[in-house]
Formats: sequence, C-alpha cells, structure tokens
Amino acid sequence: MASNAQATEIFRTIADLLDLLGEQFKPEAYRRAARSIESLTEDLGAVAARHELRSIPGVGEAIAEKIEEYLSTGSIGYYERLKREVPAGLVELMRLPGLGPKTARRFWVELGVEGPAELRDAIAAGRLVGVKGFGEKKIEQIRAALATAAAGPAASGRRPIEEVYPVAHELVTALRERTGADRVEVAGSFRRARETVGDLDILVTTQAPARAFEVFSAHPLVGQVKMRGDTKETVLLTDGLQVDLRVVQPEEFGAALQYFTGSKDHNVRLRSLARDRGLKVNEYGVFRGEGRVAGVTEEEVYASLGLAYIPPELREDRGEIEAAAKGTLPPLVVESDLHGDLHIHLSSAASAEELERLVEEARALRYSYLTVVVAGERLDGTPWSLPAPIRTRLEELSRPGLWLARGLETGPGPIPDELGGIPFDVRILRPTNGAPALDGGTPPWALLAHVGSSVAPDAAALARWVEAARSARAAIEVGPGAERLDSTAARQAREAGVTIHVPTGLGSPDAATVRHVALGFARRAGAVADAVANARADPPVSAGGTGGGPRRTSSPDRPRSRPATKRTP
DNA sequence: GCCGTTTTCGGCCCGACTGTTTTCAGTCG
Repeated sequence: MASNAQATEIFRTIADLLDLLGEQFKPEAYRRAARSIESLTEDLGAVAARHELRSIPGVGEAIAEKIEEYLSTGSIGYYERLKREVPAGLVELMRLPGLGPKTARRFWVELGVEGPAELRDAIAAGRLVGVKGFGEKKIEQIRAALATAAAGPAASGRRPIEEVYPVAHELVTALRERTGADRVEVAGSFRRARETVGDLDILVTTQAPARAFEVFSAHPLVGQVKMRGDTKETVLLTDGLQVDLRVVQPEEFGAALQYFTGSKDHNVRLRSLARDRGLKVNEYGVFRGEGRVAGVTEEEVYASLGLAYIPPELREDRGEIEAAAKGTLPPLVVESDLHGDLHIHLSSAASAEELERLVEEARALRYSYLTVVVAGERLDGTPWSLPAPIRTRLEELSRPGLWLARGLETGPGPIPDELGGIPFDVRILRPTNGAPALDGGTPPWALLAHVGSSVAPDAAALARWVEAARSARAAIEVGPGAERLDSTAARQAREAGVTIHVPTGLGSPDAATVRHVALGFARRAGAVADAVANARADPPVSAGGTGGGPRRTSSPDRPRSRPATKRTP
C-alpha cells in the first residue's frame, strides 16, 4: 500500500503548508482526507478504478481530482506550487513541540528565517530578544526544542501498542492502589486499540487531585513533570512516552471518557449530530441549554443522542454512528468468547513441565482446545519436531474438555518426507514468497500464520493471501508483531469473509498483552464471535494428513462445521 | 475543502494551559 502511504504524507504536508499560509479550514479538510486514506483497506488505485474516490470520508471533488492526478502522474501540481511558495524548513519548524503555524510563519515573515538551522543562528545572535511575544522562557523553550530535534530524529514518535500495554497496566494499577482514586481508565487511541499509540491519556475521579498528581509524579516510571494545572498533569516517562493524567468529577466521568477516547473524527460527527437535536456535547456532559442530560456513563452519553453504545474500537467515523442509530452495530467478540488457541509454539527443547504449565493456564481460562505445534519447517526449510516424549505427554494430557491437538507448520507444498511420519491434527500454513495458491489436494488448512514474516505487507500481497485463505477456508492470525495481521488487514480479511485467529499468548510471559492487543485488533476489524476461528466452541479443524483427528469422545468430529457459539453479552 | 434525515450555503469543537500579557494569543489534545 505504498502509494496510499505516500498520498497520506502528501496531503498531510499540503495541510501544513496551508496552515503556514494562514488558511482557515482547508488544512483540517486535507488532514481529514489524509486520515481516511491512511486507514483504507485497499489500494487507492483500486478505489479510483471503480470511480469511488468520493466515497472516501473527507474526499470531495477537489481532493478526488488531486488523487487522480497523483495516481496518473505521480505528483500533484497544487502540492508542487505550494512547496515553491513556502520554504520546506518551515514545515519542520511548525512540527516542533510548542511551535505551531502562527509562530513559524512569524519567524519567516518578520525574521526571514526559513528553517531550523537559521532559527538556531537567529537565537544565538540574539535576534529574538525584544520581539513582541517572545520572552526569556519562550526563547529557551524553542532553543530546547531545536536541540532535541537536532539530537535525534523524532524521539517522540508513535510506538506499537503492545510496547505501551504493560506500562499502561502498571500505571493504572498504581493509581488505583495508591492515590485513593475511585475510577481510573486509559482513554485515547490506546483504548481504541490502535496499532500505535502517541501518548497515554489517563482519567481519574478523586476527591484529592493534588495527592493523585503527587503520587503519580513519584512513580518510578515517571521521568519528568512537564506541566501541572488544577485538573491536568503531563509527565514524560523515563522512556520518553508522554502521559496525561486528568482529574474529572464523577458526574462527568462518562462524558470525559467518551471525549478523550475519540477519535477526533468520531467526536466531530457526534457533536454535529447533537447540534441537530438541540443538544451540546463536551467533556463535561451532554446538555440541553443549561441542563445536563447525560455524563456519568458513556452508555448514557450515546443513549441521550439516540445511539446504541459504540465500542471504543469502532469509533473512527467509518459508519459506526449510522449503524448505532439504526441499531445494527455488530456484537464484537469479547475475551470470554475465546475457547482455545490453534497456534501455540513450544521450543524444541521444551520440557514436560512447560507443557503441563501450558495446560494449566488453558484450564484456568476454561479453554476446550489447544493446538500445540509439534513439528514443522524452520524458516530455512529444515525440518524440526518436538522430542517424542513431549509429543507422547501431549497425547496423555489431552482429554474430554481440553483437546490438545497436534499442529504441523509448513509451507504450502506437500508435507516433506522427514515430517511424513509424525501424526498431526491441524496443519498451519507458513506462507512463502510467490506461492499463494494452497494445494487443494492437501488437507484443509486450519490457519494461515506468520503472514508478515515472509511477504511484504503491501496491498497486493495481502490481497493474494486473503484470497488464498478464503479458498482454503483457513483462518488468518491477527495481533501484535510483524508476523501477524494488523487491524486494517484484518478488516480486509473480514470483508472477504475470512475468519481470523486471535492468539491467546498462552505459554509466553507476555500472554496478557498478546491476548488483549490481538482481541483489540479483531474488534477494530469489526469481528463478531462467529468471525473468530478460536471463538468457536469446537475447533474449526478436520482430521489432517496422517494424523488421527480429534481424539476425544465427548463430541463428534464435525469438519468445517459452524458450531453454536457463545454470544457476546 | 467538505458536507447535509431540516442546509447546496454557511458552518466547521472548545477548554486547559503557558507565556506574555494588563485582557490575550498560540498550542495542544
């Protein structure tokens, strides 16, 4: 999806350039279009070929034309003109923390400064002293921002959600236990389960805000306090992640949680819907005139606008508001829907104790099946397998109530001779480059895994794999890490009717992170329990290869059946 | 520049915080 990413970046830059020219509403319009293009599940070229560019939210006549121009010529005349008009260095300046378009423009117009290097020189030469609006502190702040930018490129970019997850968990736990806060929730893109997180927004209700700030600032993860007001504190963690802590009143908590969860586009739509109904929504509640209509809970906020509750993962203005109004939102998969895992790896040196711990974990979660990969091919194509005693132990531990299936993980071709004698129940496909078509003669595939490890994640390759999974009736694995699908790709799989697999992380130290993040991605993709392979009561597996199939007696083997599935509450 | 279950024109979120101010501008989220 290289061209989508490039188009996104071009429109973002156009927005910045227009900002620098002092334009009022155009910049936001271009940013809106950029956000939509970024989250597209298919290539812009494909949308253009169907003449459906205008159906992309935020893309109207003018931007659609510019996309066409970009697709056919590789550049956009309007963009090139703007770049000639405004020095490129100004965009860098306005992207520095604490600086914005107004300030960058003033440097340009009043001081002739056209970029970071010139600004540094101007400050060193004392040219900012005495300029209206620039006191000692402001100048120092700019100097510091320039130094940080020069030291390393983008020390404060967005980071993967799985990296932030344990940190968020720790901070929330500490706030709950040590500050006397009543309610503590993380909002923002973290709560929406976006793949990347820019910062953390934590909301608390407490009678003693000052104490909450005090305790929070003293947490070992916190590096420095950036600012502290009456209701809000901003800190930087030792690893550079920014965390905002906001204190809100209990009667406002739902409204604040809704407001700070976003997304921006979702909230804009919500507010305009409210306006149409004579209501006003802000972070303090929903109001008719002076009277508060809602605010304690999010459910109440949505209900007051005539909407069903919208799960955070869907709040991106991609049609969820219309669906909530009509009552057609899907009941998204929840953690208690998961009945097992089709893809568990143990190391080739695994011990029986490791296997037993794994089984204990599965029992504790009331899972009814696990596929443990017992044999397969390494990335270099050489075969490996779990030691025979471990495979035997696996069979011994399998019983009605918890079926331990044996997984065989290979490329798409015939099973290599070396692995031919090893019995298995589930065949897991590890894609290799250039061979997307699954061999129809082999047993049905249960799972397409490690997709990102062997194919470039561009739209065309992804489309091939989704089609391969669809025709083989295999599930595709979703979750954190380069080897699994992100939520955008998962949405594409869903749209093609391909089921997805949510890894549970069982047996790994970061199991909770893997499971929650993967579930979040599945929910972002709009998956209901029926769309998740391991949310089915019986494993979506048929007897495979030389294996014997399910060795349990409690329920008959039902290949490819769609057993009754627990409903989302 | 986009958008419309009251609109094809006239809107487009708005409050907290900082720094430089004497009443406000800019940035951020």
